[in-house]
Amino acid sequence: MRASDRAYAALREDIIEWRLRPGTVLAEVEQSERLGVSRTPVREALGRLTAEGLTTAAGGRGVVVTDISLDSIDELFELRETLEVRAAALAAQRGEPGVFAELQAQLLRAPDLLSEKDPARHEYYALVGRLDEAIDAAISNSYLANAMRSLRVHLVRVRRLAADDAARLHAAAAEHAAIAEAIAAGNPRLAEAATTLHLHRSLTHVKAAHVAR
Amino acid sequence: MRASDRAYAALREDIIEWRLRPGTVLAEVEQSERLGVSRTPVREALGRLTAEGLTTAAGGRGVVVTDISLDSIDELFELRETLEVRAAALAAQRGEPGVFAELQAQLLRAPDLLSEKDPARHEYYALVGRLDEAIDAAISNSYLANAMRSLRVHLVRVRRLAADDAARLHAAAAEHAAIAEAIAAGNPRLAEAATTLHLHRSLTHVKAAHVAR
DNA sequence: CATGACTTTAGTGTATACATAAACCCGGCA
DNA sequence: TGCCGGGTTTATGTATACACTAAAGTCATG
Repeated sequence: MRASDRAYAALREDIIEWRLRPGTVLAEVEQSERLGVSRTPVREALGRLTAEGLTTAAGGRGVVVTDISLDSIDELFELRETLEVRAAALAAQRGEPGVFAELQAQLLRAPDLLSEKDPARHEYYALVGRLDEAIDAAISNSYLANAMRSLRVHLVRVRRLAADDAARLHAAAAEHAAIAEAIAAGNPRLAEAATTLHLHRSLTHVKAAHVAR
Repeated sequence: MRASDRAYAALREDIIEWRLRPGTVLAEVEQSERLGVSRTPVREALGRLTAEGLTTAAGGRGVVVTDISLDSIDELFELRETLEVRAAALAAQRGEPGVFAELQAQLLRAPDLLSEKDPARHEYYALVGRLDEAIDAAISNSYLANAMRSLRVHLVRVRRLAADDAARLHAAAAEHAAIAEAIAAGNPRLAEAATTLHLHRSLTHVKAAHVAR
């Protein structure tokens, strides 16, 4: 693996996990020493992060970790709804019903995953990730899929901020199951509605958790 | 201006204007000699272009200029419709009516711009560009605006391919005027409809021109 | 003659030295 | 005391040398 890839992965992880707080300035020499590589790969990594929007070029003086405000969460979800509602509808038209029926069944069993001792909820999030991937594959539109992929980076960051509780995750699993069911049924309108509902509830929960701080 | 910015602008221009054809391999040393800078800024420029999707990293052996197929045009317009229809609706809800009323008036006078001798249609495209900017500003959503900005790069490339004739530009100006009118009237549904119509006709024209080759 | 391994070579990946510019600090002056 | 200006410092921006990898060509052998 290339050193620039490792630097990128490490920095990205640190930002997403909130180990690097918004406003932190990432100096090239400092990070190159911390990560044990030279400035060149760090530069490339910072460039990629800035292109993604995780960092912002602060003219002249390094790059800083981008902040996430309440307003920006609203904006993020506005774009998310635009893309995912459409994606759900397209998946309902073009996807393989069997794939989504299977995902629905697994999502309905999600409470089993959450009851086990897995504080990071890796199993659960992996399952939701598979639903995302299935939708990406079903729409067969690389531009749309790329747009959603670039969005998800920011969403994971917001999710870490929200600190999902078990109750919310149970509800979210049911909502995801409803989306999968609608897609499996080949019903675009229903898929749109289920997605809209899920995103609305997700946003409400995130904002409530954010305000509680 | 930084050397990497110049390299980026030069390469991007060459790709958009089809002076660098799809499939062309952009070797770092070759481009650095052509542009008169060292490999480092060229590397950064190529990284930015790849992030935008104008070039693709060809594992190990340089980057190649991305191809635009008929299928990818369909995908491009599918995402475009998703984003722009929503943007038009939001602009109708949030925009300043006066701004769009003025743009509508200018767009209705667009035939004057096209009749003059301006083979590149700079005046006309600048006017359409101002409508895009006004919509970007009106929606006040940086994520959505960024998504549309990244799309427009590819659209300009497709436009150069389509070789718009005067008749199409006249019709397109009228369609744009209808969008501006709907936004000025604060009517989201109408703005959506006008945008959908415009994009459908635009795509039809582009595909017809593409097939004609 | 074909196939496979070895050598060559071209090109990217990385490190580092140098150039340059912006920000900070300190001192002088109004 | 507040502001302005120049020097210093520290960061990024650029060039270049070196390392490494993968592809292509070539030679030898079956």
